[in-house]
Amino acid sequence: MAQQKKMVEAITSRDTDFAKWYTDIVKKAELADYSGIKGCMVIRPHGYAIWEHIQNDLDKRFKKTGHENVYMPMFIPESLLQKEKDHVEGFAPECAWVTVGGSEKLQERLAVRPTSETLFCEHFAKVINSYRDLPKLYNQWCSVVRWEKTTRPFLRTSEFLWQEGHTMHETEEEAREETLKMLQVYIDFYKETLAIPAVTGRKTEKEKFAGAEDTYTIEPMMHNGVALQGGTSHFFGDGFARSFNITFTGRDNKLQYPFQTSWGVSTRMIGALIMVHSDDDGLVLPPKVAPIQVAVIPIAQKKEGVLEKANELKNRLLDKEYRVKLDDSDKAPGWKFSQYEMLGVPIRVEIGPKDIENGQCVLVRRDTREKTIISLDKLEETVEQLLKDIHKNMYNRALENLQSKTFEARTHEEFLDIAANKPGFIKAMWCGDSECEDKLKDETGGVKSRCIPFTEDHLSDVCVCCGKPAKHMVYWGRQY
RNA sequence: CGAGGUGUAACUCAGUUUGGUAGAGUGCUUGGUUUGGGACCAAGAUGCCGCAGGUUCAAGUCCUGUCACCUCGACCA
Repeated sequence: MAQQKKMVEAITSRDTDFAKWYTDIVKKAELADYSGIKGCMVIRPHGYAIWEHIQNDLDKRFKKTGHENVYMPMFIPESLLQKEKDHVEGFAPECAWVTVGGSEKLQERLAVRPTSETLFCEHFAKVINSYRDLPKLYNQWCSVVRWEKTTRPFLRTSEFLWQEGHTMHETEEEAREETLKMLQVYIDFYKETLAIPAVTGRKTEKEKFAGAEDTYTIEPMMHNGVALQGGTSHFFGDGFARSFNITFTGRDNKLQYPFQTSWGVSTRMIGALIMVHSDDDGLVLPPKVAPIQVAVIPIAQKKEGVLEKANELKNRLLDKEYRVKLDDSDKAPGWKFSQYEMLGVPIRVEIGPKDIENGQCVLVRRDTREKTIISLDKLEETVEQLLKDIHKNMYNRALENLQSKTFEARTHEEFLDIAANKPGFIKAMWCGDSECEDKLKDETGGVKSRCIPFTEDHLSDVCVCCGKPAKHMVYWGRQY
């Protein structure tokens, strides 16, 4: 018991200080480390492996929906960035600029890409000539740089890894469909792979992407009730196409502008994994992205036959293509238990002399820490079932958190009261005016509109802020 | 960018008030005993005291500058 206490001390309790707890998990679970460059982090093997699983899974979904991967330059000439007015206003303030090449000052400075719409547009202008060239369904995996004032590992770093899809379509209808289709891919991915539920919908005018006509978002809720913008999908209309002079000859033999979308998710999702699922004992990972799915811990491993048996179990699970690690280091078993819990490994298998004698082993699941003793011949099927159960349980737990921290406000007072006292989402009616968004944000110290959901509840006839007729029901909340 | 804080061993930190041989715990290495929730004994190794100047016989400690990181705001994914 004394040892147990010490273990808990290693990580700041989630309820005591959420921010510190988050940082502790990042470090103790060996996901990332600070680097010598401001706002940039080192993604360590355990963190990067999670990203690789995320990439593999998403990339399959992108391919399945007909997208192709490409790679664009990481530099954007200033003149190119400036072609779309709203876009440059949104991004120029947070660009890193290259002004010198070798020892020579550049004629025109180059932005390190904060996002690649402009580069894609420049290219699209060259390769799109006929309706037969459409649609263009491109995606790129890369890193982008945004010069942030305040940074936090995974949630907001100066450089981050992401994917950005950029597509061009013959008709507005088709582009709008694509925007929603890719949002749905994100929603499915969050649910099926990350075990994270979320609120989704359209951003208000004030919150939408620089240069977009419509921005759709997926907004998961962190354990403490704070939202994280978890991914966005934008419909651009033909605005960029006009700015960049992208035209094609249509079926009617007339010159037309194509319609455009873009959509992206980033390493920020790893931050979401931490803040949605993890606990005071460390990381808790959904099985689909866990770098190690099963940790085999031998007990009294120097005793005759223990390591052999442990290896046998490992190999049996490897044959089923699970990601397995056998820890035969000479650390004490208790240390290993804690270590793999810290790393978020979904299942631990304990095997010792007692078990071997009885033809059994001990399985412990990370999400509930529940222990079960199973017959050795049931290993594969139990692991399979358990991994499914863990995913489902993690999702349900997160859903329960989201639902229990979603409130409804019908009056201004009620809104302020909830904002001050109950962390979470607030559902409330809104007139459609951005002045009300500003006012509510000021009054509450940071509560902003998250999105207008696809199905709105009718809570009242008037705006919760100004009392004028309401246009929409909006989800509100604080965000990272 | 504004306010505050911290830089000393791999990590967490003491030492700075009052200048005088560089410290503790954890971790690491080696050997042994252990092993079902962060084991124990013994012996070791580890320091440009963030960086650059200055004051002084003498600076981790005082002065000036600078850099980095953290927390909270403002801004943004």
